[in-house]
Amino acid sequence: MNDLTQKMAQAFDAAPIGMAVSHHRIISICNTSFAEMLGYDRPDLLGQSFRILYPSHAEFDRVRDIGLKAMEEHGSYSDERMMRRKDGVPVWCRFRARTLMPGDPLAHLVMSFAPIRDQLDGAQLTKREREVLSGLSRGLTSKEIGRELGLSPRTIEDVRARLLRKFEVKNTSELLSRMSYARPTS
Amino acid sequence: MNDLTQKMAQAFDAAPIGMAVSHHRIISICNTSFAEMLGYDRPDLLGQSFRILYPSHAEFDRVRDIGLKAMEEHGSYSDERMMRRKDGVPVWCRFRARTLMPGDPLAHLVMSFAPIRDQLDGAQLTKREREVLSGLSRGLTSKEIGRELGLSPRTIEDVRARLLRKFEVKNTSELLSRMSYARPTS
DNA sequence: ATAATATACGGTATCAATACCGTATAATCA
DNA sequence: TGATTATACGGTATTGATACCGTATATTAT
Repeated sequence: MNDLTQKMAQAFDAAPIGMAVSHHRIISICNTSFAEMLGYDRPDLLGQSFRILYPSHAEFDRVRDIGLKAMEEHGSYSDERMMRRKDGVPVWCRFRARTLMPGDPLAHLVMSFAPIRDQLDGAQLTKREREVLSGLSRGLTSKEIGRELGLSPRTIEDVRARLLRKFEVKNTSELLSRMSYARPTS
Repeated sequence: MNDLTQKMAQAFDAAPIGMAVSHHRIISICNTSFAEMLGYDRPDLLGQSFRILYPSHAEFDRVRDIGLKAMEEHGSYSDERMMRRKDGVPVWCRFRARTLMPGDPLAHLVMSFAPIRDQLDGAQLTKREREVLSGLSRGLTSKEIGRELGLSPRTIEDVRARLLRKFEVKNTSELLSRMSYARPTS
């Protein structure tokens, strides 16, 4: 191993964005930002399942599949998703993943996590609202989201209407433009 | 050096987001995503000044100072900025930096760069497309945008359809979830 | 110069979204 | 406890979005 390797490792660790590597959804390594963002000490995360970083088991199962096809085809995938801090507070993140094994994407993943908004906004969303928001950001219709979640399209429309009221926006387009990246910090 | 160091270095290299380390604005190391994003072969970047990655010398000078105070105080800084690819095409990025020397922030920086739009960048959008996008992100209908721009709603729908094709998305919701700040820059 | 694209506008047809009306149960909160 | 909120579902009515059909001009790229 050379000096360059050491420098790259240091850069990984000190990166201004959360980063982690997983093998079959088990955290192999992660950096300081990642542990801090989720309220853990890094040693407590290594070897753990990613399950503990999601709000529920159902959410953990759900996110497993949604990027698989994209990763098999392009080797990478990104979306916006809710993570769960150690203290239970949800964190809304920009998620990016690259697989080093396109044939079996989950076997070796390198991921980055960038918090999108402050925790307050995320905390005010219910599980259903997050699930529906996830569908909307993927361009799904109420009918499609209903199928995905095993609910009536009518119920999805209720959740949708609640989201529009909460964020005081006129329609789904404005909602999704509000859920985008955080503003520059000073 | 141990196995962990090597794994972290590999994760740095394979990260799904552009990363670089600089010393006094000279690129010390960077990863594959970073070089690809900017259209270079990695060896051509190492040892180079960051100057070549900005649209102009004035812009290069400008961005030097804007994050200094925040980095002295908090050790980190983030904003959105325009980078310049090797072929001259501008790339709009979410920029994050952490200094390892708060007393002299530029002496040792770890940075991440995330293209805000995955498929296309702002420079490739026409003026009309940016204007319409601006309306959409404010939740306006085609009719309202048409009124605002003094055009037929029918024309707005044409521009809209073109945007959906360009970004390969199903509908306006998915479009806006892929966008950040859509503002007309005229 | 020819092809492709962006612009601009008209029509129609179909599906989606939104806003109401209603009911009902479960959980949470003051 | 009574009020509010979230969940879930039904109906209907209106507006919006999207996808086609068409024409036309201007600009840009090869």
